[in-house]
Amino acid sequence: MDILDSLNPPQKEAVQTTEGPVLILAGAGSGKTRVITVRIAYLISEKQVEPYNILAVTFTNKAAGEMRDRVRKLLEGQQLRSAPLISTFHSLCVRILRQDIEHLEEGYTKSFTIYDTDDSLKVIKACVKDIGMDEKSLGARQVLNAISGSKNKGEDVEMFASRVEYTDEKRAAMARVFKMYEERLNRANALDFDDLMIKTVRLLRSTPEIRDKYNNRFKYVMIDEYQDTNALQFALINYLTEKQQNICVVGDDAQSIYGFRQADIRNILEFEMHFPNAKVILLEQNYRSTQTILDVAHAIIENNVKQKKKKLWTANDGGDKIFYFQAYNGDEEARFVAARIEEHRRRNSGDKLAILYRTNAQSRVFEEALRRQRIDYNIVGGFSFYERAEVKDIIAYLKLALNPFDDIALLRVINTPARGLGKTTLDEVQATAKEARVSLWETIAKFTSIEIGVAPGIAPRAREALHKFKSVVEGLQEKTGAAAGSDKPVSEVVIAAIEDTGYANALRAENTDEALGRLENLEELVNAAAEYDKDEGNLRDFIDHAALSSDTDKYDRSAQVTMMTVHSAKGLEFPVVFLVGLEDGIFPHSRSINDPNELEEERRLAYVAITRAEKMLYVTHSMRRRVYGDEMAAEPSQFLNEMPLELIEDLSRGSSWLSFARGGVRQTNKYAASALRGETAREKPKNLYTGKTYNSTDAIAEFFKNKAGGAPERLKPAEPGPPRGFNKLKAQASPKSSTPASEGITPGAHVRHPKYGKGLVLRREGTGDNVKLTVSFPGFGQKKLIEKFANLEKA
DNA sequence: AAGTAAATTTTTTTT
DNA sequence: AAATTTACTT
Repeated sequence: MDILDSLNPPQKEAVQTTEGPVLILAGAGSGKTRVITVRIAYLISEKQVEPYNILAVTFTNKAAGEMRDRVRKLLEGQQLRSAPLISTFHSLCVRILRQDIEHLEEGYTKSFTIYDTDDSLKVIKACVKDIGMDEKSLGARQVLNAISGSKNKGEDVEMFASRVEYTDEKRAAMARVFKMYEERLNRANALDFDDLMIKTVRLLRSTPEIRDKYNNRFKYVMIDEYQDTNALQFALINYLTEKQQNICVVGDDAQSIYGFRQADIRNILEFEMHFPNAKVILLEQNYRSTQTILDVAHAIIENNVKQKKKKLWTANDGGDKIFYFQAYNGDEEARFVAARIEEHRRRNSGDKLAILYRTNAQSRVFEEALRRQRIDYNIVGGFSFYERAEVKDIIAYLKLALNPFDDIALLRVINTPARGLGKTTLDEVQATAKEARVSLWETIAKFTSIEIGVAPGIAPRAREALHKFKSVVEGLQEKTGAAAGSDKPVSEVVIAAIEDTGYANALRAENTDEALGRLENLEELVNAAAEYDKDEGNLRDFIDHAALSSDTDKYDRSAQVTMMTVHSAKGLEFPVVFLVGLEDGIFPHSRSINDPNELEEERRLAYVAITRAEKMLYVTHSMRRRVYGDEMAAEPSQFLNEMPLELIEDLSRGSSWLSFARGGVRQTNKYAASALRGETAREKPKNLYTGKTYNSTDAIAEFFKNKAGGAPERLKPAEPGPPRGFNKLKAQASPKSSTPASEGITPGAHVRHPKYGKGLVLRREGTGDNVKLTVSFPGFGQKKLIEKFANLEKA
């Protein structure tokens, strides 16, 4: 088989070891996707395995799509009776559950609805309200994180409750919400993302026949990015491969970056314990990057204690040094990147470039800069097509038609477009439904069946509106009923949901640019649906797709510039990579900085980012960064300091952090100079910028001190805004503000609060008795205080 | 009931 | 700074 010729010996071995458990430890850029895809092709062409019996599982739709493409290419020209199943964990579960969930006997039917994070949050909010907790002390997001975390560890409600019950009030409340949440979803015949995994595992565990069925179907199972699997996924894999034990997993412990989703690195580290006769194959030759890039990546990951020591090698050239740029602020950073991209394009038209950042929110500045330069770009993640309000509305109509118990979908569309069903009516319907413990849909049916005037609490006009809404959905149900049996084209049903509901007409009536844009999006939705008209796909598949594709997947490989988070970039490679925003608190993220384990994950994330680069790597950071609208001083990331400085070429103008770190201290760099206090560069260069010795509170103070010192930088209009710098004088001159306590309590000042202790003033707003202060108290976070009542003294 | 103004919150990372 | 939620007006 000629495709084998292109593989190196360990790769070839990985492909040819088809029977029994196999663990492939594949470093970054060592060709693991290649190995999996060739292995699939090999099983089919050489081992005469029925494609239908092959399952490959990935984490993202993007990875699954990529793999499908490559397998298709490898098998081009061959006549196959079936296709291998290449799918994400979640869509695999949906596939299984759509067939067999009724065997679970938990009350779910095949027409279950999938709740996305948004839907889940709405349910949780309602639950929190129901137990009479304040939304502020029990944030929905936080509760969902706790619930999801628990679920992914394989716990159920009882285990969660027993784990947390008596620890504290909040956790106990969470356990109650968890329970209610489960009940609500069950009543709505709805599953959240985690449930898809949970129910599948439970189904396989409880029913040997079903387990047997899938074991017989999936004779060869391959798992990509195995280091990212969690306890649930491990259980699923175990059940699926129980019989044949033909399981092949591919992963790299250095690239484990999904700890927040309860990924358990032990799954890969202890693979040989779980499968005692496992064969282990190491892929250590990197084909992607230059030696320099690998050296930098390696230098960083070496700082992790919990890491298997291993070193990738490459036959590639040493390559360029990596490029470094220190910007004054985020804007300058983006302009630098844009200018460099422009230069690359002029010189070497074919090269693909990527801008990688830690969080989605960072994309905006770069988008603007590229647009100004008229550089086309492609952005992955952030807002997906299926997340647009109008698209979600139409999908909600369809979901409701398919599963009328879906209260969340119902609430979303009951008054969209406006039908005169406002808060009063909805409150009444919801209260009645809650009382009777039935769905909103059933409650509406009850209200509308009672004669006019008799229905208590519902005005005749509202009754009429409810009735109308009910008929609209029923009309849709008729059409979807046919479509679910896959007779009627999916696009036709989608059109019905857009037209018959009055949605399109409402938009047309609006006749604004925005409304027209929405209509265009809906047209696009119809186009997407039309894809499902052709072959076996039905409406259900289409809706499932919309729910599961948060669309990191549809990135355009042909685009020359791609922007995305480091997480999204996993598995991809680019000749030129810009790793931006390398600042303390951003990368590593501030929420990971205090936990050694999380910090190690951030480091692995940095490793992933760096190893995306083939030929050139740029690392940039900015001395000032906008956070929640305010520009603050920012410090270089500790990861910069972990790079071998001699492999870095400084492109900053003037002196930079890098020139300081190398020992060439210049007094002109005030940040470098102030960071030097107490330590000398030569003795302990590694510890200078850990982000702890010179922490961000001090940095903020430093920043404001410089500003108050009279540097006339970028004055904001001197309107009623916060009195800073020169404006401070004006505020103090105003007659009312001269209470003794307020003397000198301006941004940058240290104060003492009777309850919170010492804090740093970040912001001052208003005048006279209405002076509001934003103060950061270590251990308590930022507080907004009215100066008059706060009882602050200078510290 | 619906639209607008004001206040409040938001930032990890993904299915 | 932007988006979402709440409060207020018509």
